Amino acid sequence: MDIRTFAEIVGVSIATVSRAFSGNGRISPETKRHILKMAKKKGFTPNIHARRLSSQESAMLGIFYSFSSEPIFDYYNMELAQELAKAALQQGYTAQLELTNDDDRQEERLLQLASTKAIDGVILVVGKIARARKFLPKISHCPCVTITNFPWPKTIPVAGSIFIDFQKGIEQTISTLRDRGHSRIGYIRGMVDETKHQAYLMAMEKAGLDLEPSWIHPGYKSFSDGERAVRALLKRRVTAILCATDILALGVMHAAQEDGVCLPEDLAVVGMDDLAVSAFTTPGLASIGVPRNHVAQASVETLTRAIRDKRYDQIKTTYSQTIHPQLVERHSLGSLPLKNITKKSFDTSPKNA
Amino acid sequence: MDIRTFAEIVGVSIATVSRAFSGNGRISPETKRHILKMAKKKGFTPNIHARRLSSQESAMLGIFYSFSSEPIFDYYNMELAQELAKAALQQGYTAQLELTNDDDRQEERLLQLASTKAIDGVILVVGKIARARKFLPKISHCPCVTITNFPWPKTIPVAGSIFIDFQKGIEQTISTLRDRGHSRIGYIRGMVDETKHQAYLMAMEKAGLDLEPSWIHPGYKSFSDGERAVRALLKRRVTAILCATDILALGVMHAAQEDGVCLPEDLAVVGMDDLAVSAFTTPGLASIGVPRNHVAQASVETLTRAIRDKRYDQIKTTYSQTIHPQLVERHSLGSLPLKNITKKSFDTSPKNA
DNA sequence: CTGTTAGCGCTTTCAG
DNA sequence: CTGAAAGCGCTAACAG
Repeated sequence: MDIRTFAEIVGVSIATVSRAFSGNGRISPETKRHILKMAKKKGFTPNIHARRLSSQESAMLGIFYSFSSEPIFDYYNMELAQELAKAALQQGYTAQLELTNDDDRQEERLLQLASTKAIDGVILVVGKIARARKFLPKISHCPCVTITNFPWPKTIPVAGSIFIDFQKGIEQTISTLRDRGHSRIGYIRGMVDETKHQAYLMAMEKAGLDLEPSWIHPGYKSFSDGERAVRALLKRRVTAILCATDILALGVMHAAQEDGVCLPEDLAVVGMDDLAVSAFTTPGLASIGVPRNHVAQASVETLTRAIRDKRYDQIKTTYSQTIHPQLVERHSLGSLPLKNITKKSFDTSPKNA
Repeated sequence: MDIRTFAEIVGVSIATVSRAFSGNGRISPETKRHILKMAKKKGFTPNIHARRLSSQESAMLGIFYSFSSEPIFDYYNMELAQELAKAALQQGYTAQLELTNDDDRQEERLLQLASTKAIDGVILVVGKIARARKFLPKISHCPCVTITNFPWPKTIPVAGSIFIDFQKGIEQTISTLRDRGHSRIGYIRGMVDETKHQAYLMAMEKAGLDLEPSWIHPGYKSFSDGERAVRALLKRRVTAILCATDILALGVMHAAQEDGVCLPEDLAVVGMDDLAVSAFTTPGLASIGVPRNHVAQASVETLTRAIRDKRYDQIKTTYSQTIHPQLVERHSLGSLPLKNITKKSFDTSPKNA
């Protein structure tokens, strides 16, 4: 059924029907109620394409990320996407999750959606910045908020950027580990973790801990490398390992326990992200936890504000926000301080200031 | 830029431009190439809404599921959704993931999308059938494929249905456990697992194993109930537990190990679904694994075929498909047969035929 | 093979 | 507060 025939049935003009549904323009509450009631009764639903074509708005937020080689690597993105979808819903928007395995295709798609107003705004979870730098200018008319693990460069204009800054969390983790008697704390790098890596180095220094280069394991992709990483680090007599992601940490725990290493007695493990599943591993995985709901809400709010601002033709500014994940303590971190090991370890670890 | 001005720039009619992009209608390869090239150069992209409004097609598949109370419970749906998105992509469609926390809203949304052709078809992951029965008739014009853990009732017409039938997998699991010396095999029910539950009962019987009602733990929702479930079952001297989902199994493993129960020596655990994370728990979680990529491909293929059929006005039939998940063996299942425990257990377990 | 034209179903001034 | 009418940008016959 189309608006015209429906309007005829109700006995009003199509304009009135339109107003009843869109909420724009003046309409008496009475007729509005009547129209809505009749619509339900007669089964009329405004055509979404016609509406979007005409209004140049879609009430959709595009959310873009790429598939990984294995689903397990997508856990973080999936959980985040879900939170984004929730947050969008709360703001009266629907999330258009655009998952791709092909970057070119994704770019093309983004361009199409953005330039035809199929989405009102876009949230980009960007790992490597190279591509973004290239195509963001092409959709400059479409508000965009980025979510990154590094500070967003001011040279690339966006409506907003959410920076997930692990530095404090990493410092907190390292000093916690130190306070519990650890001095040989290794780090397993992720795929794109320059910022985290730096934070680790700095945290070790701040904690007054020495550091051997061999305690840092280069970034790796698949779990099969997990065993190698742990073994390599254990050979270096590391007593704790910080991992750039929870997924890496899962791999580490798995491999370590297979080798008969007791967690957390022989080895403390800490991940990053705090996936939902991390609370239920054995032992529970301590993690520097990204508050995904906050990230999601911040992104969506920033984005919707940008959309409104734009609609009212206001000046374009960038709203930046930094979010500081904090250490979530769980069993993999080892027993609480000072009780069992601390005294002993203060003797054992010669490097403590 | 709109098609008219672009057509003018290129020096052809708008119809020709349309043909160049849509692939429909006759057009010389030469002009087509030229138009496409110019489009890229001038930055013209066909308006997606106008196109859909006019063609009454969207190349979108709606995928509907509801958020759970906690993200961990959504793992299965998220992984499946991702596979569905992949499969859709391969067929030239885009997935519109519609995640909701409110069933009414979801229904409304589905109605809107379906009735205005915002989606060409819909894939429904349906747990409880009650609601579906009510609103499916309302979108009878929109091809729909369902994914369920029970056989789809013929009384509710759909374009296709994928039935994930755990029966064989459950039988396989029970008999494997029996062959490894287990006779007291418990079961933890899920939220909606009538079919699985029946299969368990039947499998126990087929395996010639006795069964006490107390070995079956009623379905539960949150992990906090996990401890209770395991403890209750362990009190019944159960030596193996089958769980209706991997998530339940994770909870069981976590609680058991916290209580000092050794896995798999003291207790074998098997889940269902085979989440990506299950391969990386400690011990690795054996699971009756849903081949999500097959499920996804089957659903999407069935759906796209239905869409085509409908377009060509063919007769409507229901394509049903049954998928049989199989046991994926991992450490939580216990050591391989006959080597260590079998002999002993044949003596110990009096109930073996 | 290409151009013309009549819609697709709604929003939004602009009158009244 | 409501109605009339002019688009929104494209597709799909129908001519040529």
